Amino acid sequence: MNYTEAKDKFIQTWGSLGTLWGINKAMAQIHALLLISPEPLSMEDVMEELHISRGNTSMNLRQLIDWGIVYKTSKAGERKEYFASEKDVHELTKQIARERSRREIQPTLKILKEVSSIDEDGSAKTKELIKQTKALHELAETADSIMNRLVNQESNWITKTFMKLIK
Amino acid sequence: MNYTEAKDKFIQTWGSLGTLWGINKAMAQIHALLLISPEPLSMEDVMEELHISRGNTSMNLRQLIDWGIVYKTSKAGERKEYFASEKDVHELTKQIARERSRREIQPTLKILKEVSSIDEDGSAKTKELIKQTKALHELAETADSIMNRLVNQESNWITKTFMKLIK
DNA sequence: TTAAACTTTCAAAAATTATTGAAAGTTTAT
DNA sequence: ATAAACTTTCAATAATTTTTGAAAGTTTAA
Repeated sequence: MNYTEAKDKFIQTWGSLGTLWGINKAMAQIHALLLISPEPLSMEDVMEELHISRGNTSMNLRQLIDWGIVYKTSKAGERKEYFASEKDVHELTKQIARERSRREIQPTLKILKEVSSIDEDGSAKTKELIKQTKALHELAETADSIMNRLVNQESNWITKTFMKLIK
Repeated sequence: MNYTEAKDKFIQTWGSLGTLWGINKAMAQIHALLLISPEPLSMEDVMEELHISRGNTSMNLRQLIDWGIVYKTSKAGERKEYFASEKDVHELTKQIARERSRREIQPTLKILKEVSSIDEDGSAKTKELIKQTKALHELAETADSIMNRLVNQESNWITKTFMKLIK
């Protein structure tokens, strides 16, 4: 496998993996491309490399920036903007954890709280609803704590800590 | 909020959350419904409760069974099959971790290995590709170890262990 | 063996999501 | 102030994914 094959395979794989996790293909592929690019890329560069339109590129770059994992940079004397990915995979993990917590876990916790707080009326179905949503609430809270922990630690904490647990 | 409102809200929320994580809405909703149902439900029950077609119900129940989080049961003297969810949220977590590891992490690891093993040719782009895919490989391996750990421990390990980390 | 009760399959339709591209918007240099 | 260089927006279109429903398949009882 040569460089080009490897690069394409990586971008392709990252794209499908993204899809599997609810991230659109273009967004995942742009991210993959920036992650392995030694230099920041312009919008033109991204469009050419991935064969996607200007509009698509613009929107997905924006989303990546919103997620806090891609940055805008500019080259001295150039008008265009250049884009670079966060390169440290631990930083990346932290940032994604932070965002998923904020966007998904927090709102879910709120709803699980509401649902599990309905009045107990003695019926089996109400009991079960309360019991299960409480259990999920507890689980989600634990997951959230872990994520917040990750977010507030230095990069290598993740690996170090888990390695201790694993061996 | 009464029982019916709470139930609908929970099913609705679980459905959207599923969508966000690449799980189709019907599948997530069927799972939610079974999770809070004190009794196993027939296909008819599920169809009526969620207003989805027979075909859709059948296919998604099958997928849930493939994921190992829903079981078929039968009632004595009855022809129909009944379906029940795994109720223990820790078991559920373990089973989902097991499947995601098998279906997603393992294949990704394999490709990251291949890609990161291309010949170093001294160019900056090859260097970066190798460096970043190696880093991702290491990260994915760590994630996989954690998941395997989860899978092989008793239900409460998750909470207990993480609680120690968190406080 | 037949038929009723039930489940699965799958091609077609519907719904959703992603993508395009051109017009509108913005920024910067002169 | 103008225009070139560049980016963003968004309505239209395309692609993908989900859902339907009826036919085919299966199982069980008699």
